[in-house]
Amino acid sequence: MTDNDKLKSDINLGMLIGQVHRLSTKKFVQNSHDSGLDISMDQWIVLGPIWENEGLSHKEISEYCLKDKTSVTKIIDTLEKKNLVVRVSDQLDHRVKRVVLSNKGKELFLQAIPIMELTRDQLREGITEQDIESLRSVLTKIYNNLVSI
Amino acid sequence: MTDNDKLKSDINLGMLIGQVHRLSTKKFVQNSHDSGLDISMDQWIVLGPIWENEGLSHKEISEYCLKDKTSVTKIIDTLEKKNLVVRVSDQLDHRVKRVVLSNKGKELFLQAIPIMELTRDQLREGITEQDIESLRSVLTKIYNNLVSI
DNA sequence: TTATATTAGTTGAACCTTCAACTAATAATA
DNA sequence: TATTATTAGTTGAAGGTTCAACTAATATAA
Repeated sequence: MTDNDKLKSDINLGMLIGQVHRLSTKKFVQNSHDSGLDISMDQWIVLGPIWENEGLSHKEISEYCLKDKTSVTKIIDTLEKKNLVVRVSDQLDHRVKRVVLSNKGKELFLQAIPIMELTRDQLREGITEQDIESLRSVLTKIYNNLVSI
Repeated sequence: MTDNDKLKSDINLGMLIGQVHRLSTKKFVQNSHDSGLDISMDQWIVLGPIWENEGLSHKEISEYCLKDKTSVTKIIDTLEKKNLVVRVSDQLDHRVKRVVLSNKGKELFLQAIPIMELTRDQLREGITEQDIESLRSVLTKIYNNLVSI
């Protein structure tokens, strides 16, 4: 393999990760839309930990979701505009905002679960559990390289 | 593994792909910036095929980069604003715009190659070629699932 | 040839991401 | 206690993505 080929194949790998990321979020949104739900992939990702643990702070959500604090602020802005969550100031530490699901938010989350499962099945069609574990393992290695630098 | 655990691990895999994608583009931009270059990951990705094949149309760039035509339009807008490329109308088919690198664009591309290589090495530290091939293979399977539906 | 369909690219709106700069509040230290 | 540093979250700007609607040009078919 020449240097040029190596470069191209790295670029292709980068593009592949990007494209898989874009296409899977797109697929989730399409599936949601087809079921009459109005929710984006990132909104779903942020709702998840709040569902699991009512009253998480932005910072905690950030850590669970592997998202930047600015992104979390803006996604929660959107969720609040859609009346899916409410921000509540922490009584002890007034810097902290805790996020709570509304009934509408809970309802939407429950409705979105089968959409997530459908999307997963579409993504994984013909792919073994072993392949998925290998994918997870290599991505985790890359992730660790990237956060530790 | 309960259904709930399964759901969580799928979400985590999705988040992992997203995070690896975000962190690697971030790393590339940081490395560029540290070398005094002003180029984003997506601009680099679009410049690539133009470098390889001067005068590609938007549609062709779209296909090479696995990017949506709207994204290509906007990235080329940015590249043109930075005087890195020029749009030229096709003489035969007046719908088609062909994109050509300026001297400044060529220079930047050459300077960015070692940045790309550095970023690749940082990403891959401690990861075998076999792991990378396995990553590429599973991602390609998922990609095919997503485009074929 | 005329009407219709398709294709290439653009635009604007809404959303997400990053950065840098900012506010407000708490923690640490002199 | 007063000063300083750190932390949590927000804001605004610039870029990228998707969608839907659009223009302009080419291709197809009646």
